[in-house]
Amino acid sequence: MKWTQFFIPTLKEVPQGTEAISHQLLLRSGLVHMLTSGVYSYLPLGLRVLRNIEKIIRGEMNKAGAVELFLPCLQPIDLWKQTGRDQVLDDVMIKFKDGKNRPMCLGPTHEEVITDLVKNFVQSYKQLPLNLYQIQTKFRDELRPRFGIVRACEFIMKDAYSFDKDMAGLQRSYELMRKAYIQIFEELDLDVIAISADSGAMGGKLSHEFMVPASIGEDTVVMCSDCNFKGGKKESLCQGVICPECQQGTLSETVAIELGHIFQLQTKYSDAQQALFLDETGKQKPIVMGCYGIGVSRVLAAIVEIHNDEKGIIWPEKVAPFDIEILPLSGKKEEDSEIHELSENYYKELTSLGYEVLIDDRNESAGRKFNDADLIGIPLRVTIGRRNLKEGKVEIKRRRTPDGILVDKEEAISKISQILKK
RNA sequence: CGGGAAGUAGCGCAGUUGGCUAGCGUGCAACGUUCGGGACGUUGAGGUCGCGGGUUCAAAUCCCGCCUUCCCGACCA
Repeated sequence: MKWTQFFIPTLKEVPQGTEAISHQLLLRSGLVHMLTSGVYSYLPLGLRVLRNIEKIIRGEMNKAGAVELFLPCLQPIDLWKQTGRDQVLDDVMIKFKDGKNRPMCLGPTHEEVITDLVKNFVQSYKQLPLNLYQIQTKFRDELRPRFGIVRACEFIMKDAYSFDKDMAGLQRSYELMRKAYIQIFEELDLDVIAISADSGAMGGKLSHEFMVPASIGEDTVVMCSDCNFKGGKKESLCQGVICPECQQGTLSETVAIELGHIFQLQTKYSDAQQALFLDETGKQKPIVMGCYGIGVSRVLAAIVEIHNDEKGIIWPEKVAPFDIEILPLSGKKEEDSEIHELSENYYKELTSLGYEVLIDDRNESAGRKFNDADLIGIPLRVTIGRRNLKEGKVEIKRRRTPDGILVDKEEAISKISQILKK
């Protein structure tokens, strides 16, 4: 991809009215743009990262036996009356009437919709267990949107719903999801803490929250000064207390961002909506449900919040919008045909090897290209400039290390594939 | 919804004891010179000073009302 054909509106200065690092960097690197409070556009670079995050999530969900579908966000309020959540979620629902004067809402979540769907087609224990998921936009009329896309009114969520014939089945489905979540966050390079929590408006019994410690956040977790222990803040686990794990260190509190939440709903929704099936003995029973959410767009913010330095974002390789950025440093095309040819050749070769490559082909000064490259944080940078090319060399530099290395121009490709294994 | 801060060119800001044609930086356009860490010169385009009302000979500036954004809290997944 050529920079001049793409759309990367970077900002030199910190936008007014922003405090969270991720909020600033997401805006400055041209990943997102605010339309109004809590409502954001995802620009091409940001969308690429979102797609990569989704790819990791889909991979693990599919592996765990979940099946993807896509539910409507336009929903009739009547459906919500079946569970009484038209009242419970009244404050967060974005409601309006359609052209036929029917009360509607933009879905803040999808338990009612999925339960309504499943009850139409599942009548027998033979059709269970079932796990359905989607990656979809959710709408919540937040009283106070915060930290850019960390808490937004319109955001992307992966939500999965499991359907089992009994509690033992739910335990198995729940455990599969819990393990899948741990795997997902590991792949996303996020050091999450899974803690059991209240299930709040979702209902049901057991739930786990997946939190990542960060410099901003709306939750608090505790960490041990000596060992690896981390946990949720409770009456018995708070600042200054001796670590229950190693009995050596003391606990300190830190804020954290909630990235995922899984719930054992049991029969709350199937009872209310009459989602019933016949068991082996011909007895009618409510389907036992669980639900499993990950804030996909919030994950994007969390990654930026954690992986950055004073110059910009440092993408983990798996989610980076591109693998490699090529920086031809040049002026007039006639004088620097070698630089341009070499850049083009590298681009073709690396692309054919399966890498996603961005060339900064703008006619800009070296300083500006370097600074933008640091800001958008592509993992590997290849700099092709007259200075080093005179010696037959090009520079290869990882974003996360301070210094680059000089390699012979003929060896660059093999060196790169050594560093970035595909 | 309670408390605090802010709104002047695309972006970042100055100007606010009322007073000249509203300024600076950056970005943008054109030309020339540059070309390894946000280059330089010349010229130029770009503004309902958040919105509405009031006071005044005169309002970005003073008064009243409202809107928007951010931060803390409450609330929530």
